[in-house]
Amino acid sequence: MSTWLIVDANSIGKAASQGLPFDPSEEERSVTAMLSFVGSQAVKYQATDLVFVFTDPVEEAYTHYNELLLAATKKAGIAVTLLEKDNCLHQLSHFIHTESKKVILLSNDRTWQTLLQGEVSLISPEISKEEGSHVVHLDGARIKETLGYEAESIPEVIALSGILGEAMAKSLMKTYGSISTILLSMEEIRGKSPRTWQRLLEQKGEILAKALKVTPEAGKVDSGVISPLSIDEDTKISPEQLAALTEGTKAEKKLLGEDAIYVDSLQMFHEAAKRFEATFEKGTGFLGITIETTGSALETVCLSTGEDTALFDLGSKDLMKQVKKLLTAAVESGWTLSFWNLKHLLHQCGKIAGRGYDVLLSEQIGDGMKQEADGQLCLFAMEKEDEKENDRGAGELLDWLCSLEEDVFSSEKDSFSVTDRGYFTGEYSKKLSRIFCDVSLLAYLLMPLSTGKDFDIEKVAGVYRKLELKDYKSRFGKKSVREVLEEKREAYVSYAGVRTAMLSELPGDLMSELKEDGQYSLYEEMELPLLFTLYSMEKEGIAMDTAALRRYGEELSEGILKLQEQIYQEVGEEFNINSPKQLGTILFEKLGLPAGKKTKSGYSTAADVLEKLAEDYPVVEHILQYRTFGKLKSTYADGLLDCIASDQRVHTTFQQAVTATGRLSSSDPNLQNIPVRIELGKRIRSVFHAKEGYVFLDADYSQIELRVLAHLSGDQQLIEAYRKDRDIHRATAALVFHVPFEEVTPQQRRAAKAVNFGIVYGISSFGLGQNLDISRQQAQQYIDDYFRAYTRLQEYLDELVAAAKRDHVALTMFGRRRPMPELSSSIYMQRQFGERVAMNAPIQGTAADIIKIAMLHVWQRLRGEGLSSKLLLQVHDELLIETKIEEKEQVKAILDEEMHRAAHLLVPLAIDMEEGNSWYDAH
DNA sequence: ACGATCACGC
DNA sequence: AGAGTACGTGATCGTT
Repeated sequence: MSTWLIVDANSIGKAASQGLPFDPSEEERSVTAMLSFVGSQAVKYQATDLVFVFTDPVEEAYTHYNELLLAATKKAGIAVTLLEKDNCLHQLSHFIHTESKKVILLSNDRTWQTLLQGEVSLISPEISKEEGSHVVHLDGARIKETLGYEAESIPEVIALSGILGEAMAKSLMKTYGSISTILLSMEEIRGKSPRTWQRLLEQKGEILAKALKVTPEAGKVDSGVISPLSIDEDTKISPEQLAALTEGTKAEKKLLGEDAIYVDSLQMFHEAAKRFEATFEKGTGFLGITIETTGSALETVCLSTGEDTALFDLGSKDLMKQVKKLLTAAVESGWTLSFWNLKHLLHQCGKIAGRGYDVLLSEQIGDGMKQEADGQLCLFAMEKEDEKENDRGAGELLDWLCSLEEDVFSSEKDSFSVTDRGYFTGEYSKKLSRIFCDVSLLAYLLMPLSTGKDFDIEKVAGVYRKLELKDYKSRFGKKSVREVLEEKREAYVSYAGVRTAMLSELPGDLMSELKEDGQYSLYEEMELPLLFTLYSMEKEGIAMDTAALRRYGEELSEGILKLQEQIYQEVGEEFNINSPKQLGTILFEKLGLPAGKKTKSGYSTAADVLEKLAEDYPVVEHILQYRTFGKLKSTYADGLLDCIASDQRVHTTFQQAVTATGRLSSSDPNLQNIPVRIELGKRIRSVFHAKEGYVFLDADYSQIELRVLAHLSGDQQLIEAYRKDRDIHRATAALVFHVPFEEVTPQQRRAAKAVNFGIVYGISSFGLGQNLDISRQQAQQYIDDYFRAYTRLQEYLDELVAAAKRDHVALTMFGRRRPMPELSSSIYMQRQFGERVAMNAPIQGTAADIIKIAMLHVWQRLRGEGLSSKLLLQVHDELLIETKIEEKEQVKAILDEEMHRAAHLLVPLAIDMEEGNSWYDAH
């Protein structure tokens, strides 16, 4: 029996909006990716015939996508069928019944599940948090086993899902088997879940009607006419067509290490080296490098030019020396070294070579108090005196990498300049990018929305090379690298080979994409050099007064204990105040306080709810205080103590490829959210202090986002206000409330400030209402008044939305792109959200770009002018520098100059600078 | 291990 | 019709 693969072109088009690899904003590439995916499924299930089904009318948002798909399928010679949307299921069902073929359906449309039966199965590409994008296969012959209910129940599950949500619908159906049984068991359900019971009761009729509507028979009933699906008998896919569709899978095979070799002896190395050297001589290209480390040592280095791949076991220092020689030869022949995350690698090498702060950290907590410090790392830290044994060349590699960067820098120390566009150029960045390539940064600029698991080599290769590569977890599960190296060396060679080959192959693709996007200089002149700046900031760290932090923590503990006892007394029983659930029960049931908002799982005990109750109920005030104390103690006092390395400094990690707008983020610890508003919290900042002979200089941009907005929009009112250096919130209030500048009340200023804030962060009228504790309507009124005052602003923001809708992307002043899939969503909320993002991303992103430029320039000049002052932190609009006292005036001038000239706007970039011995004093 | 809730910064 | 409302990091609780 021949096997047919029937593709639901419409729902696959729609899948684009759900974050599947078929991105509607990248339509042409998506179509290719989709076809390749279909091809791979056709091969997998040995489908002999392939039909694309388009239902008519085509949904508006995907018209273009579907047109491209239609054109592409026709070009590939694949059968295409147009069905009427209403009786599409019926037609397909009829076809399946009469032709008695083995059928595989490829669709994301749940209603297609109703076609499932013995010889019919369904494939859906899906996306989930746990598994990323993956493929779900429902075998028609094994419905009951897979889903827990019969195929006949599927329409009912779909109908129920619309009312109760998918999870509940499925669980009910598993228990009861059908809607009628469910309706007969209402009392039982009432006991288990009153909410479900109520919904069922209210919407009984609708559920039944819906269930009927999604059955394949529905088409027949509605149209009255049976138009059987007519498919050309001659739809066989030729091997050529299939090959064309599955190019991706073949390419993977080539990469899968057939040519990769594993080198475990010096002699073999020499053979491999000869082959590499021969490749180098062919000219320029990229050399992918992955380095595997296990706790205490550098284990393997995998190199790949795309043509040639080899894995080196770094069992000896000699081999490392040879690898270094090979890499040097590559660089000298004009090859670029490409890594996935270079900054991370630098830190890793430093750690293993005993020169990184990670080692200092593990030394201090050597007893394994922190889970990260596994036995190996601690062992190493304790034995670090004996470098010969443990350091299998990591130090050498680190030195070499750093020296490459240092060479580039020092040979050009006077050449950096500020161009008209306002950011860093000069030979430094060009030479840097000639030697180093960081693929994660390239990928981030192209896909700033990708996060976590979507954002690794395998996934990027999936998008840009249409390869379905297995990542570490799916190959080796939870096994550690060390275990894998011991037990499955061969498999590891192929894994490392594929990854490394992708590192050498991807840069070309990604760079040309970036060039088309106009983002290449952003990469070359901003993100890539910044990597080194961030590396040095992280490595430098910031000094902590450990004793003072401990005292602070103890002080908080006392406060917490007092408050706790007081609360227990006031409430009359002991409970866990940290548990929102228990707290809710105590406050709103036991004490009978008026409940405000609700959350999914009960009463909300959020601060804004409690604050309203605090006036009338002293205990609530104490709970709020308890929360404040608890937060400060656990996150800041205790949290920071855990992060202090034995050099008495904390070394944060700046994430450069996380946010959608281009901002940085900070973690382990997060130093971008150290308290500042409340005095008690702000005191933590006195623990961050400058080392002996140094002081802190802290400079922050004043309202950089609003200034950017003034510039980009060209709004005269806003520009004037900034040129005259007026209090912007007061000026806004004066305009919005039609009162003289001098007569603005504090409340009016507060409201104006909140609206300004809202514009900058892209919040909704709902959010503004929350902030100001006013109604959504009142908030909307403020926004309307605001735009009446700043008319040009409104126009500009409208233009931004229109442009984003047109281009499916929002741009910053420097060309950073933020894709805008939300604007094509069929969900109203999502589109609303998209509109706010379209207005916000260019503003916040431009501000982020500007401070990155400033950081680069400041850092370059500190190094270039031979100063020992160091850039330590960036907090979105603030830079913190540890300055040698003798250098203070010079550094002040540098900060002032470089922050001002980072961008040329129609309004001045104002900076507030302070100095002090601690962050508390300097801010 | 993971989601939900809460809280901190910008 | 009805949803659920800047982002990012981290702590804690309570369930799996």
